[in-house]
Amino acid sequence: MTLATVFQVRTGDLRVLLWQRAKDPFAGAWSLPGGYLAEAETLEDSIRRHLAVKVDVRELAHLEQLETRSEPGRHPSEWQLATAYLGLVPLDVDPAVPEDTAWHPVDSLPTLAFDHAPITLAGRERLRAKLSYTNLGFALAPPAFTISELRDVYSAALGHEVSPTNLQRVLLRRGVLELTGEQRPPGRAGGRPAAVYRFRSRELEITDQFAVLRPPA
Amino acid sequence: MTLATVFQVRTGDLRVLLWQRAKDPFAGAWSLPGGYLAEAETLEDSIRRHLAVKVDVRELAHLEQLETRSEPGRHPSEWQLATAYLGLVPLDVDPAVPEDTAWHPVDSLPTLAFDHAPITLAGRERLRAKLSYTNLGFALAPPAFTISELRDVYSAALGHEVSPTNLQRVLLRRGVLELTGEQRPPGRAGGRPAAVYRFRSRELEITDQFAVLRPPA
DNA sequence: GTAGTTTTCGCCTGTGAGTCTAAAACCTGG
DNA sequence: CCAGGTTTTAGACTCACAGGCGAAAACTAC
Repeated sequence: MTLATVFQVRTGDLRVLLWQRAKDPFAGAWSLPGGYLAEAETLEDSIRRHLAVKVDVRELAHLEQLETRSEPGRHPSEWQLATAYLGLVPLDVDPAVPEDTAWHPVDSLPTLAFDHAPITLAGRERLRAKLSYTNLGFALAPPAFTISELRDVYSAALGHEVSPTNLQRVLLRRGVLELTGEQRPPGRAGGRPAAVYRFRSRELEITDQFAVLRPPA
Repeated sequence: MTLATVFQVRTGDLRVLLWQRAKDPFAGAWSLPGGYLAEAETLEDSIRRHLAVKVDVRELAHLEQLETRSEPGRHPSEWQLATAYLGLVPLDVDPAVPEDTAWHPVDSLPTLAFDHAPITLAGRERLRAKLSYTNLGFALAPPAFTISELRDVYSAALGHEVSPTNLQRVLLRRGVLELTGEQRPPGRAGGRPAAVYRFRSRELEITDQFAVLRPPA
């Protein structure tokens, strides 16, 4: 079967899409969205199909495979394989979700069914790591944003403060951001108007920077 | 089913363990070792079991999951899932392999069956990346070695020259290496005797160094 | 106009990678 | 035993980038 940890930054913290099980096993418990694989179906097609029931799949800005779990004890009665995916939804969209589905803050998870808790944490770890050495922020950020807004997205996703002033210049220096030319008018309290940026690319790109043992120049 | 890309540095280059198929499909073609999953078996148990036919599994210094492939076209007649693993064998051992099995230089691969060529390259990429930001070298290097010997291992695995002098000091500074106290006598041509090092840990450790957006101090 | 707020820019520092050169330690041949 | 060759080790230097501090810019409210 396929599962997905779908993350979004909402109201200032990183949340994961969970779904409350109706039937046993683990009736009433929260779990990751997903379901069984159909015949001759790609894993990615499968998770997209199951996710479509919960969220508008067009809102997924990124989807990648995480890992496949196979421990016999992960399901109380049957033995089943589960391939987990990592999905990301940008800040600016609010996809409609069914009654039994909700965005849970990943820092205060309820008890999850099966082995979904470690899978969720693995998804979070993958996200945090890739935020550091790729341009993956594009999948969490809105299409255009000020540096302050982007800073909020990053600190929510990374789980720690991100220096307001210069830290995002990392992204500028790496060339992952570019100016749109627009400006955001200041709020009621005043302040200098903020420049509006966007990600130069919405495809995943890896900073060569993290390859520490480089070929000679 | 499960597959594995098992790498070893032999005679100066990075090689992958391949196996020549006896039966159709792809009879005679080279392919990755692996096989079908047994009932209630862990994926890792499965690949270990299938590898045991080809190499002495105790020689595997590292084994981790790579990815699961599911494209319907990857097998000409059936539709099957394949979970690929990355395995590493240290330089100092020479496990006995059957007649139909050989170590192929990964830079000049023959035509491989199924989608085994991209899987092999994915394994190599994972290996190269992790050599940069983890201590994964322990799984390719012998238990004790001089810096020169380690340099040869790294340049073979990374596919480019590694600066003889100082580059390995990266590993010292990071604390992944430690002195054994022994010395290696010089060869016939003379030269200063080399200090013998070992990896401080033979468990996978990640350099925090690569997390670029760090929490404030 | 003055005070307060927010963003942006420039400068400084520290760290670690990469390179170069010299010194150390050893062998061989005369 | 000394001179020249060889390999390893250590130190010095440069460079790039992350991180932090503070000042300047640009605006609102009173």
